[in-house]
Parts: sequence; structure tokens; C-alpha cells
Amino acid sequence: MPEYKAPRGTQDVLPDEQPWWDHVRNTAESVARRFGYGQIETPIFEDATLFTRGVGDTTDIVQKEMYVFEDRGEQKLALRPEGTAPVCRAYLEHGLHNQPQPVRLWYVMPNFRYDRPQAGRYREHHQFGAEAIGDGDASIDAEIIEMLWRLYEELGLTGLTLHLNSIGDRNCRPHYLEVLRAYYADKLDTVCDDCRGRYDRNPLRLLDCKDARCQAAIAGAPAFTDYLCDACGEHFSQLKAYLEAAGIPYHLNPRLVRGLDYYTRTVFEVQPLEEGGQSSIGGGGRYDGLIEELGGKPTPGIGFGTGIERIIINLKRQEILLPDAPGLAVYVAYQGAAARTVAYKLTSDLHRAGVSAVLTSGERSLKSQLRHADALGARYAAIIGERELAESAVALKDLREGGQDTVPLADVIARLSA
RNA sequence: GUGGGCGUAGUGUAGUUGGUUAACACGUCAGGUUGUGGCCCUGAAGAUCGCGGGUUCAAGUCCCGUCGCUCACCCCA
Repeated sequence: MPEYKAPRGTQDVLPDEQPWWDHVRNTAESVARRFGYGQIETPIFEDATLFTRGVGDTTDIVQKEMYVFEDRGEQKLALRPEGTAPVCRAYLEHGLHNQPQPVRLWYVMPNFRYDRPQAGRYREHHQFGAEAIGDGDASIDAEIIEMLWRLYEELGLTGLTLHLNSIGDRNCRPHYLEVLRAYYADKLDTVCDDCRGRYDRNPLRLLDCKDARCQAAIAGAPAFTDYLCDACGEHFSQLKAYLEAAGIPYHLNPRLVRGLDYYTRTVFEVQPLEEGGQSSIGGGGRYDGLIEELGGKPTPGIGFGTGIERIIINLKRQEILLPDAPGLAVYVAYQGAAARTVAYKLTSDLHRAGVSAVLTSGERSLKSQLRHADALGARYAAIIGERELAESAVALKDLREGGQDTVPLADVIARLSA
């Protein structure tokens, strides 16, 4: 057993796995650019209060999952548990409200949450996210949702369901919460312990409970969408019209509330068909109060986050094929000490010419070297033995077709880059 | 934080009712005569059987603890 292992809930991504990551990252970047989004990166740690204020200090993410630590200057810092609050912080810090609104941003960044790991859930996970800050129009909601949907589409994922809901704003939420509380008031003894706590602390989450005892109550609960104020109702119906225009199928889910406090109006979540390995691969919503909460002027915003690891799990599950990546082009073999330097120089020249190449090392039999070349999946072997050395040539062997011929050393590069 | 399953070489596994030097496959490295791969053959390296304690003449095999992995709940990506 090795003395050290990757920390619990983290994982190494070895070369064999990288093609999956590349494929997802590349597709994400391509979609984001097409929608006019610019890339942003923020630090891996932030002032801890950014999240307690932004995400909400009653949320699980902050309350029990955040990695908090003090640095040597006694600053309370936190490893980033989610991407939206940091992006909003950057928006404020750099005066991005002076740019044309909305400011459209995307990122691929690791997030950290101290959960108990399980299938599709890690303590370090990576999210592709996008945020559009500074415009509250429903078309932006549709744009964000469409971007997420197109990503999945282009990756070839099928069987996904887009759950959609509106949870109102400062105007209509208090009234709805009253209605909800009134509905639950006489049902508290039929409901689980957690829900009794939620009744006071965060009643919206009552709708989200999965405990069997609570399902009857949830089924009969009033839907927020029936209690939206005019502005929120109009916003929601516009959004639905845009999604229909774009041909994006959505499923209205009045029980969808999400676990972060900053959401207003639009919330959405994308769920794969097969259960197990986590029920959601991406989600997001509007956060019209967040920038203000962080000290800025009232500024609307909306965004999504989607988990790279979970996307890859689903790609594999659906047996989706990857575009094949180019392998090693040349393995440089030699025989005899006299050829060593020439072989090294050839390899070096290949690298500079943009040809992938690997040089054998030490003194080993030709057989051993070619075995090595084969194991590495090289397309060609460039062999420099005494004969080749004498005539300043290399024996170029095609490891796939099997042919071999002698080419002057000076022509090798041209031959291989052609 | 709660519960279930598991923990033997890099990987995947076998290890009989506890009993001599822990096995197999793949992988790695080397060799199979005179400079040449993929198949085949041979050999080598590689495991203090997660860790600690206990029972026993004797434990990979039984008991306890602990750590880790894993699945589910919670929550989320």
C-alpha cells in the first residue's frame, strides 16, 4: 500500500482519462464563445464571508460543506464551494458594470465541498459555468438555459430532462411563503423532523424534501407559479415562450427550489434519465439580489453550473465515442554509442518541427526498442544503426503498415511532417 | 452527520473446515545467436495480505478497534 493517497473525495485524472476532459472542455468553450461569452478565472480561495453572505449561511454548502481555514495573517478564507459568488465579486471589484450589459462570462473551475463522497460526488469537482450579469430580461434566462442545453446536445447526451420553475422575488415571495406556511401549519405532525425545522427557517425547502412521510404534504402544496406577482409571472411566461421558440423542451416542476439562497425567479435543473450517480448534472437560476447583497447596486444576474465529472459519467454510460486524438508519431531507436547523439539531435529536430517523438534511452536491443515503440503506439520508428550512421540516413519503419525504407537524415523531417 | 458492502503485487482476481517458501491473469522489464515491433515461448522484478491489538502451538483466513474505498440517505455539480 502506498504511503500517500489522493485526499478523500479527490481524484487524479491520468492521461488515459484526459480525452474525456478535453472533449467536454473543448465543447463547453466552443458553445460559450458562440454565445458571446468571455472566459473568467477567479482564485481557488476567497474571503470566507463572500460565501456566507452570498450563498447564504443557512445553506448546507456553507453550513457544513465549506472548507474554511485561516491563513498566517489570520484571514478567514474558504476554498471556493461554488462559482457564482466569486464571479459577482469580480464583477464588482473590476467595475464591470461599466462594460456593455449584460456582462457574459464563462469558466471551468474546481469547486470544493466537504461532503461524504459517493458515485458522482466528490470533494473536489469541476464545473463549467456561465453567468450573465446586468440584464434582467427573460431572453437572458432563455439564453443561459439554451447554452447549457446545447452543450449537452453537442456532447451527444440524451434522455435529459430540464426541470423549470419560478420562485418569485422580493415582492411575491413573502406572500407565497405565508400561503405555504398556512398550508403546512396543520400538517407539521405528519412531516419529518427536518421539515419541521424548515417550516421556520427556510419554508421553500419543504417542497424539496425526499422523505416518504412528507410526500403527501408536498403533493398537495400550493405551487409558487400560481402566486407570482405580475412582473414575475410575465417574466416566467416570456421565458417559456423563448424556450419554446428555441425548441427546448422543459418540464415545469413546482417542487424545484434549489439549495442556494440567492436564487430569484427562474430556477432550473437538468437531470439524466438513469438514477444513481446523482440526479442532477447541471442547474442554475436567476440571482437578482446577489450583487446588492455583496455590496453593489441592485443588479440582476443569472447563470448555470454543470459538473464535468457528472457529464463524463453520463457520456460513458451512454457509450458515446470520443473524437480520436493523435498519438505518438515517431519513436527514435538507435544502436551503438556512436549513434546516440545523432538520435538525440533527430528527436530534438522533430520536436521543433512539431512532430511528436520519443527517444529510446540507454543501451537496449533493437528488439526491445521496437517493442517499446509498439507499446507506446508510435506510428513510425526511426532507426539509426551503424549502417545508417555511416551514410547519414535513418531507417524509417512504418509500424502500422509494416514497410521500411532508408531516408537521408536531412529528409526525415520533411518526410514525417508531410 | 447516518446506514450497508468491501479492503491480498501497478490493475483484476484465487486463496479450501485457521497449518509449511501467498497463487493466477494482464501490465512492466529482460531474453528467445548474427540490427527490427505487434502473436508465441522463457525468465525477472513486484504484496511486511490497509493499519493496530486480541484469540491460538499456528491467522490473508476468527474477534475488536481504526483508517480507507465504495454505495445509499442528506445536499448538490
